[in-house]
Amino acid sequence: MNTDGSRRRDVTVADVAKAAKVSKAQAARALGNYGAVSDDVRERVIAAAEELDYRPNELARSMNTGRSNTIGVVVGDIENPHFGLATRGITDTAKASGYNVILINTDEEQSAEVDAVRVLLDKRVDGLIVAPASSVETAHLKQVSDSGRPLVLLDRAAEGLDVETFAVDMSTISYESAKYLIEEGHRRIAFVSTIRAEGPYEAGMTLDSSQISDRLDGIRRAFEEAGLTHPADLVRLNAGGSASVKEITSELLRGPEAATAIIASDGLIALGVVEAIQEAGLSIPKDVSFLMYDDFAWTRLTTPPLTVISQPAYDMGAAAAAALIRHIEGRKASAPRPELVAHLVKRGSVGVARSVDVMSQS
Amino acid sequence: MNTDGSRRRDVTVADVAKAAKVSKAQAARALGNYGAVSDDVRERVIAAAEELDYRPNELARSMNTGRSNTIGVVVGDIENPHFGLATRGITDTAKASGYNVILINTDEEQSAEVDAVRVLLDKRVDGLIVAPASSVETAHLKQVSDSGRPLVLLDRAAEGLDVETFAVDMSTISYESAKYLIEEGHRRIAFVSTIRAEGPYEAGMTLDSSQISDRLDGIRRAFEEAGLTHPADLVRLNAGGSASVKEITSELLRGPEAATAIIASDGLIALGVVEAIQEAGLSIPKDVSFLMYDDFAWTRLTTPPLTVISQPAYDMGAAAAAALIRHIEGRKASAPRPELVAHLVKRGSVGVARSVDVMSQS
DNA sequence: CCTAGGATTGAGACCGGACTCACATCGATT
DNA sequence: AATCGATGTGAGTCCGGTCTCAATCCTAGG
Repeated sequence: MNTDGSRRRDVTVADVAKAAKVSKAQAARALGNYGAVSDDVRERVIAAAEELDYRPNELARSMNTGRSNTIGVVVGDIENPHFGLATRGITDTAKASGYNVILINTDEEQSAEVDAVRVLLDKRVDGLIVAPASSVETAHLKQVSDSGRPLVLLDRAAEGLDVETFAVDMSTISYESAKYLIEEGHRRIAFVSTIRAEGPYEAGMTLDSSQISDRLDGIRRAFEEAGLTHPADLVRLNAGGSASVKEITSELLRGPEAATAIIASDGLIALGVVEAIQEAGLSIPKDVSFLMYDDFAWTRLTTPPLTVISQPAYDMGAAAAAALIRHIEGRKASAPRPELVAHLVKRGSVGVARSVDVMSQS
Repeated sequence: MNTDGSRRRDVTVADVAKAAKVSKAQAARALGNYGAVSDDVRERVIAAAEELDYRPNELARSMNTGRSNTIGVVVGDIENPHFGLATRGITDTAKASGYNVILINTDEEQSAEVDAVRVLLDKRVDGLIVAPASSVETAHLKQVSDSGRPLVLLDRAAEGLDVETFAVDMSTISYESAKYLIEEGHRRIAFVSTIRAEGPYEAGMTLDSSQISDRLDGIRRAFEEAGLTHPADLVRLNAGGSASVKEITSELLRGPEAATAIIASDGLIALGVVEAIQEAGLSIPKDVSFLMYDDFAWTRLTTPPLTVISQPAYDMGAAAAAALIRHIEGRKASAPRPELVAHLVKRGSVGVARSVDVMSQS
């Protein structure tokens, strides 16, 4: 395939310099566009570089500039469209500013996240965007900010860390949507999440995820405001795979104390919950109301279309990247921080609670 | 935040060596686990490294080993779950072999892809996985393989390039699904794709994407086998955004020569098509049959659940990464190449064509 | 007790750029 | 015509590792 030998050495500035009959320093200057170079030399160097098909070695360059023009991104699961979108926001913004992205997936595992951060630091990325798997175990993140390299948090907050965080205000939107459900007569409102926790949920329990805590907090506030208490037995964590979600759902739907509304904490959970509801022969929203986080396009295609909480995932990613790059380049914030607000998009999956319905008919 | 000054220099082998009172060479050997080092020295160096919290600079390491343990991935759109899954397959496999992934999104734009490849090469990645935007313009890819760096293609083939390609056999699955539709009485089968082409489709036209060509080829074969001809006017390319997809769909559904079945070339298109069908007040599959590429979880939640062509996107990514790493490490193929086959998953969106239905009732 | 040969060790070259520094060169100023 | 500041230029150092090479240290065999 190669014209010469099996693996030709890359062309370096030295080669170009020799071809252009100038010193290495001059060639480097002409190529790197810095320092003073006469037109004559510049032309000869550029020509020689073209001729030899010279390409600078970014590794070498990074090594003595100390900048790699690369940012590291650590997310829990790119497969999840929520992060897919956010990642897209990050890469688009990064590219526009001339940065590349190294992406590492952690599967939401703490140890994988620790490793990921270490690897990226070792690779001397200019900065990091992390969607922390845990809001509590943040030692590895503290190390990052201690090392002096910029860090920005995405989607979730982390305790005791003085870094910019780009996430929507979950407590507020959760409060609003719970209030909406309560107004529709729901009292038995279930909440299903993948988040891992030891044992079943109890009110006031400390959770790994600030996001989920905030959501539960919002629900609790809505209930309290209505002079009610949110039943803790309807909060179901540790919903692993699709099978587990379905089992949990059918459990929630059984018995005299069955849930009348279910909130799915993300798109993946939603799929399992809706399927389980369908399999149980129940209809949405007549028998059960349904509400989910993230407004994916397909939620408009189901019958009925689903009522969702839309989150500005793309904007979140874009804002995080912009802020990180700002930090890297040592600039002050110019534009005000974009508001990252979630919206309740009412479509057809939330209806009047059954019991209330019955009462009003009596 | 730092204890000393604002931005402390990183700890280097030299620092560790000094602390352990040995030469730089010995420290490097102990740290790098190569060469001969006495137990005494090793212990002292390890202790000093721990004490100073030494982390090797991967950039420097890469520079003189020539290996970066990083692979570059170039895809059209991570936001698309098809690539999201494939990317997941790549990163999982890469991680298992100790490689990192640099991801670049091209928005399916040729020029962006050329840039992306160049950037990755400049960063001295050990190898590249590319989902080429065009199967025709492949000069930049040829450069990669000429440079001696391993390259593997994902999802789509490219002309005149002697590189491993991991993609499903589109022609076969397309043939099978078209045959299925024909057997159900469909003659007016439409095909909607985002792929850009100049002007409307004509039979035998050269397309940028081998994937789409193969699919159309499969459809053509199925029609020919049945002694029929696939109407070229039902092949609609250049379906840009959601609005454009809807417009095209409603156009296909109008008039006496309306399509009785529509094949959506990917998940994004599918959303627009189904929405347009619903908005037109038509029902699936009574009025129109619908078939789409990619078996996303939500396709089971619509009413009716959608008949789809499932593709092993994750496996495709995983296989591509495995092959690339094999090339990088200069090993021969051990396991046979995994078969990447697509399957027709019959659910509820394909029914008997209307005209035939009428006939059989008469 | 002496020595051959393997185990250790340190000095320094090197990877491929960026950048410092000392030394021209040259037109402009007075 | 002598001086001065603004370019141009090349030699060489540095970044932080890896790796070669020659020197030194040991220990077992003679």
